Amino acid sequence: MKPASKETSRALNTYTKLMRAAESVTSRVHRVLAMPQLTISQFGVLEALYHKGPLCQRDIGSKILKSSGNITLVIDNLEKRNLVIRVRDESDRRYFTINLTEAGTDLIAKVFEDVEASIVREMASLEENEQVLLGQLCKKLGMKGGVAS
Amino acid sequence: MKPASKETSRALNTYTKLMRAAESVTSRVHRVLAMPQLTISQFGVLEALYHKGPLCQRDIGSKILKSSGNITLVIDNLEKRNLVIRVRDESDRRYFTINLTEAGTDLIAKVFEDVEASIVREMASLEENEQVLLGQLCKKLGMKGGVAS
DNA sequence: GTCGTATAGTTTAATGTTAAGTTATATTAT
DNA sequence: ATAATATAACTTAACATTAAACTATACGAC
Repeated sequence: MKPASKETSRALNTYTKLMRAAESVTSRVHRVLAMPQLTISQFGVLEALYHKGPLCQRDIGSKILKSSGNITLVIDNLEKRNLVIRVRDESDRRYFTINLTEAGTDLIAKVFEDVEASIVREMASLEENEQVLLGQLCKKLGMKGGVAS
Repeated sequence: MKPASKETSRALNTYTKLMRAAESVTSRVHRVLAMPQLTISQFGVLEALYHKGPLCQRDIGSKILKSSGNITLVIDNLEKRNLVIRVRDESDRRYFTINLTEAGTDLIAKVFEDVEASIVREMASLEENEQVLLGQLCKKLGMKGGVAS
């Protein structure tokens, strides 16, 4: 194990803190999903439909970053619970448009509110200006091909 | 969908950016693991042993935040590949001490170096002082029970 | 010492996930 | 029009993960 340079230590250190923060915050936020018995993917699908309106499976998949096979299963399970419904697109029959049912809309409205409250609670550890700053730094970091060496 | 307050919007916004950054960075860092055919958990175990020395499965589990059943499987798979070896603790026979083999040590040394380089590359999107700042904010955010309301 | 409790690790069943291959439909080139 | 290609969704097989039940070992009270 060779000694790490100062730059390397700093990068590792920051990386670790970033990962721990993300994990610690999400794990607490996701507890809200236990009650309505939603998986994270199921919540992601419902949330996407709630905020963007009806979508086809491909678009949902690219939104929540899951494989198409997985989306099929997630939608199956949501459909079994009557939270969404598949509607064949008649102008291009390869597509389904996935719609929230009334029950699905009610559920996600409530759950999203809880998740939102949980996020606000988590973020309250930071002052207003700190939140803004954190957002800026994360955005800069997340940009692909930032300052690749 | 009721209109979100300014505080709520800010919190959600920051949360989203944090999650995106974490995901975007890890997904690129983890690509390094494809070549040596290591899962993230396997890497986590090897890395823990590499930096902390031999550990029992319980300690490994609490380090990489996985269930005990999962640790058993991960260690099984690493043992099959001769990267680690279980040694029964004779003073308390309930425990195994998990040791890196020579092959395991060689592999994780190399892989960790690559991961490290990848992290440094990712973090290079931020200036030195920005990295430090990000680390501080993440630390503050990650602390349990920060300023719960 | 023996019995009850606690702990480390294993096993099993259920579920989520992906990658690869399949089917149905649409589009494009000829 | 027909053939080749592309695309949306589905299926399947492999594997990771967890929770819960289980086994083996240790410890503590009596």
